[in-house]
Amino acid sequence: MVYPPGTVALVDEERVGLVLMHLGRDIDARLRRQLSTAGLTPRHGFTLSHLCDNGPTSQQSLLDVLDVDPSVLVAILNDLENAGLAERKRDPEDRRRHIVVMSEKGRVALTGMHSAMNTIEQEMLADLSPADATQLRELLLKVRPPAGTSPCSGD
Amino acid sequence: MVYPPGTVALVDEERVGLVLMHLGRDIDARLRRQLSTAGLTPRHGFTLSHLCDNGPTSQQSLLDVLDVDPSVLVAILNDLENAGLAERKRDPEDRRRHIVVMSEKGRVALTGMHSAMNTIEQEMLADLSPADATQLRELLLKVRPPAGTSPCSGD
DNA sequence: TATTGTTATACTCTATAACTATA
DNA sequence: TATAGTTATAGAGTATAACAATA
Repeated sequence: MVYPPGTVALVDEERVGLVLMHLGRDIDARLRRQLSTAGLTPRHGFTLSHLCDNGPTSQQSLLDVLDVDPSVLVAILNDLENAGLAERKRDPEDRRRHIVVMSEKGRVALTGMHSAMNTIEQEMLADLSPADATQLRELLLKVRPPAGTSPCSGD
Repeated sequence: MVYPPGTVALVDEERVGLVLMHLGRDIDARLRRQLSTAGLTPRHGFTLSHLCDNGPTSQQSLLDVLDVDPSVLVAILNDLENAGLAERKRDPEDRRRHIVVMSEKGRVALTGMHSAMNTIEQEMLADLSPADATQLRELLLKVRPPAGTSPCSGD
């Protein structure tokens, strides 16, 4: 790097922020590629993951967690329903609400996402010892997630 | 998380890959927000960064590094030229080539990106000790960057 | 004929706003 | 009147393919 006078002198590789950006983008692309054969995107996977973690959920609360536009969630759920991975049911207590339920087929699809991620992580962490990998995990969990951003905003 | 029989039992937060995806996406969004006041995107910043690291460069070699479509690079360079941050010059040795040169104004803009990233990293790493931050940096550099992906593909 | 760069165009993703139905 | 969800539409970002200039 050329260090001109008065310039912050930092190569990309020295910046934790940039490294995280690049790794994150790459993992996203790899997961997207792996899921594409099933016609899904990472965001479909996150939605299934949340349904698996929390059981049947209203669209409203999915919106909070996924932090996407309502119209985007509609498209996601349409895809999942068309693929038979989830289903919308009317909430009898308030007929405006939809309760979203993951199907057994959705469970299988979610398993597929996790095994795709297993593969990706194995490749990524190939040069780290098990102790390093553990420590990396712990350190990453200490990184402060930015205010107002949810973990599932991805597409 | 509900653990159905036969399902990979892993909460999102336990997956290094997912955590990296979410952090990366978030940092990208934050950097984009900070740069937007200057009419720039992270990708403009990476381009300037590469020009700063390597000096005047042909578009062809910028393509290799940034790993974007040629038409996208044209748009990026048009933006940078219109903003007076870089300039295209014909290569006298091969008049098909453009040599891209960063201007002094571009240098200042790049400094701005680095200081924006400083702010972002300080927030992100607020809960890590200096030793933790150093270790995180070292571990991240051991993570294997996926084949065929460059560090500057972002927009 | 191959290479460098550009333009024109279409495609995807996302956001905005108007709409329906229920409360 | 407010809320849950949907639709229609426009905008940004990206990729594809045809093109002009030079080798």
